[in-house]
Amino acid sequence: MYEQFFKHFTEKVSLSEQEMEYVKGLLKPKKLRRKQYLLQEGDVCREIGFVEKGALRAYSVDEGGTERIIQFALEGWLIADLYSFLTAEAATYSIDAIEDAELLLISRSAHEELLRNLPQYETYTRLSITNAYIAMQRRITSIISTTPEDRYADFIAKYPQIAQRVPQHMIASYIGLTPETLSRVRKRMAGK
Amino acid sequence: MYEQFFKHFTEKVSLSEQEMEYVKGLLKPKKLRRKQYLLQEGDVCREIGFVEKGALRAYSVDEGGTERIIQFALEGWLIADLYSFLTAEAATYSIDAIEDAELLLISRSAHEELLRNLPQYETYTRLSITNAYIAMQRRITSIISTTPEDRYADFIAKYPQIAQRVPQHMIASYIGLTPETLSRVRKRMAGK
DNA sequence: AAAAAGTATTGATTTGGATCAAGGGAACGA
DNA sequence: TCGTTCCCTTGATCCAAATCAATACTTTTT
Repeated sequence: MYEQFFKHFTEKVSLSEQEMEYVKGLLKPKKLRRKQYLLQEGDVCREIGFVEKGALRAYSVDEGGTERIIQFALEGWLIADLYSFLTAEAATYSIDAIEDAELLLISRSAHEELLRNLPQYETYTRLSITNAYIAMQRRITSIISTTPEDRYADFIAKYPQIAQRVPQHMIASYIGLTPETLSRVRKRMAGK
Repeated sequence: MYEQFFKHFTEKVSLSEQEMEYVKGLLKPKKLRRKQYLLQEGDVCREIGFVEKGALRAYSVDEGGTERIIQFALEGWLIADLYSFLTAEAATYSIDAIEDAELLLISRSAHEELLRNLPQYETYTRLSITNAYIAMQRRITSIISTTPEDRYADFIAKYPQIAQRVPQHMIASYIGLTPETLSRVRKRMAGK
């Protein structure tokens, strides 16, 4: 249940056995069925989710009812509406499970306690968010720079695992295309 | 020369006088003329720039020669090609000054030394990047969700200072439009 | 003070992706 | 296992933004 978490954690910083036990005590396991919400837009995001197993997505819904996916999360990833989590304001994103999932939840109080008591946790979160930031910067470049073909190719190259596990129309949403366009893009690309 | 830096720093974490002096010793002031590069694509990004004065941009250039601006930085902002800075690989972005600028540079060795010796520095960088991450998430939502009108309105609402100091065609690039389209968008919006 | 470079606007035209619409097939749930 | 929902594809049409192009104005540079 905690393998993924400590695998990723100790890749970034080291932890003693006691420290691991201490951290474990602050994590709350949670299972989610496919389609079940971890967070709904408008609610306050009260915890960060670490994905032990399964797949989730964060998305917003525009006026027309179209879902815009802003993040996927597979095993080893963190997912939350960070702004809502940090400010306790209403979330602008919803998060739900694309597959049945097992999560470890870090509540706000646990987060603060860990930041206070365990320097490695601050380093872990700093490095995690730095990576997420860099990935997001590239994503913006990809979105504003390139053709649909390139965007899709970038996505496949970067996240082959996601491409295999997630419905195509969600990938379309993530890279800013309609499902129809993505379908045609794939057809065009297959021809080469 | 250091006012902005310590103003922003101490908004996030507290620093004693000695600590401030210590930090000062690790910062390298640098002046940049308009159009001058801080970093060129292909070079390794060797320092993070903190903007004391002036305005800069980070951008990439696509095959067609079109510049795609991925970040602006005014007084109080940090700017770098973080990926290149952290990995020492070739930068994918160029950074230059839009106006004459005064910077404080944090070299890699300074950065590492500060992380090692000054816990507040880690907190400062963690909070800075968290804010940057959240802003970027919203930017993605804005880019993939909305009409050009909304995107421009979002930009103006969020960065009125930038809108006043930066040429319009750079804003167009930042929000993913051609200069012509932005010009027409503005015209349409003025009519309301 | 003149020349050059940079900036914004407007018009005409093209085009690529969105939209609207329909069908077939697979996966899921009762 | 049957019915419903979900998912992907394909076709036809439309439209908004890109592109191409010309001009005027402003700011820098020399």
